[in-house]
Amino acid sequence: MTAKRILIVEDEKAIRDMVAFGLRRAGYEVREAEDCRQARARIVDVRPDLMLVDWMLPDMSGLELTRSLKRAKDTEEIPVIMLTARAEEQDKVGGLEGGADDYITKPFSPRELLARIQAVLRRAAPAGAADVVEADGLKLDDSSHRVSAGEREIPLGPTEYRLLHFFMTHPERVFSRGQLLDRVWGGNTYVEERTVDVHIRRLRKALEPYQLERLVQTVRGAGYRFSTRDA
Amino acid sequence: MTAKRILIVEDEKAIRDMVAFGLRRAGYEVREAEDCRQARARIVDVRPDLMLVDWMLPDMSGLELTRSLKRAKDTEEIPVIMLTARAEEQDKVGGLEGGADDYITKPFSPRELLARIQAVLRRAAPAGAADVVEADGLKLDDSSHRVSAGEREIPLGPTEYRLLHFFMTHPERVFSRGQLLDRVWGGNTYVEERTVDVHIRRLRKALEPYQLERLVQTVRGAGYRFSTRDA
DNA sequence: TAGCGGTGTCATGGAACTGTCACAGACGAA
DNA sequence: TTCGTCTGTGACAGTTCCATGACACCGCTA
Repeated sequence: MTAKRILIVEDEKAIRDMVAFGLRRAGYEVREAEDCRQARARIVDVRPDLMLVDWMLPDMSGLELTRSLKRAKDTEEIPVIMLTARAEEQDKVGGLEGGADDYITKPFSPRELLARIQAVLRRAAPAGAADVVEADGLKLDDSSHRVSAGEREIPLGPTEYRLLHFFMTHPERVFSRGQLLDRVWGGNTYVEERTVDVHIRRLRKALEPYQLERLVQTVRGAGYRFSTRDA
Repeated sequence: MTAKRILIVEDEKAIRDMVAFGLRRAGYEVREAEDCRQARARIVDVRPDLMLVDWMLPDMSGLELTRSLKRAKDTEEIPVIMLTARAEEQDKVGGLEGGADDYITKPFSPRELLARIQAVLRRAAPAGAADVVEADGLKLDDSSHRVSAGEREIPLGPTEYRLLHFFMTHPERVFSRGQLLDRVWGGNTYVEERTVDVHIRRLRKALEPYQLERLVQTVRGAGYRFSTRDA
């Protein structure tokens, strides 16, 4: 449920910047690469959720890159959208045959790009992954976006919801404020660490009516932990 | 049952758009594919009730696609209507031999297409599977395309109808505006996400006289949900 | 050609949410 | 106990998000 990471592989800085700008605005985490060599290096540590690959690259065609990615076991799952200046039908086919999940022809509107990205990500999403997490009578159903204690629904703000969801899917583990900011807020947001405290407080407050606030525990000097065992 | 899903496999955007438009208007849920490769990918997650397949496709003839579908156990039940530009009798025969359930020659009128679709679906349907969804006194009969609360019929515009239908067949689940655009408007339309708000509003307004607008719920920061349980 | 239903976009206002701060309280080390 | 550090808590101002009404546009038809 964190922000999706997108890796752009495009040699023209102007286009890269424009696309990156639009995507960041839309809430994605964006990384950039100028050529296939850089792209390969980034893939390893960035682990993008989706890649935008230009057709024409200085060192190797984007098509080849895509093909090789789809061939490797650990990268075949990454959806790829090809960017191409050529409008010819055969190229489109080529892009898809190479394993790209979609293609888009320059010039394209930001809106169209976003729509395609959403479509591809949605398609790639593992449908029906365990959507319900439960702990000690507290139930979180991600598909309906509901949190409940027994029959009673617990209203939560967006951030508190994400926070609780993260905690419940990573129980019994301490996370520092920095880690929580990274994983719940998203990697490139700049927020005071103390802000986490406040949201923890708000989450606890929402859980109080059901005596469930004990599940959110403070580990002094280290951070916070979600645990059904008492502290 | 739910609204019938139709997958169009056609490389010419103009024709695809036209057909899709007509079908959506008629209340079908439409998905599109430009070639056989895409089509195969979509079949898996879309599970169409019927497919319209163009004769000529960039990567593989529609005939071959049809034949291979009919050969596979899990897709053989899907009825296929071939679209062909060639009027020759032999092609028609070829289409049917390949396993297509019907064929239609371009240019065709939307009405003719609809008639054939209905005919094929009727033939395929194990007669009597009532197309009715109901929730909390709100009834949607897809075969007659009517929505009612008790005895009173509720008038809805086409988009509101599709939206409600989608919601009622996917209750208790939150959909983002993007998802709704994708699944109710169709994957290839580019519309502002805020437009969804407006149609939600129109739908709610139509349901208001029956105090049913509470079924359409806002999940702040996430999207909308149809649910009989209160928010 | 004017009227009409249906659609998509925009501007606006208000409600909900967010991040920050200041201060109080709790805790641990000497 | 005492002090310094860390955490809990209430308040608040800025921002974001959503509901809503208005409006322009389109295709259709009388």
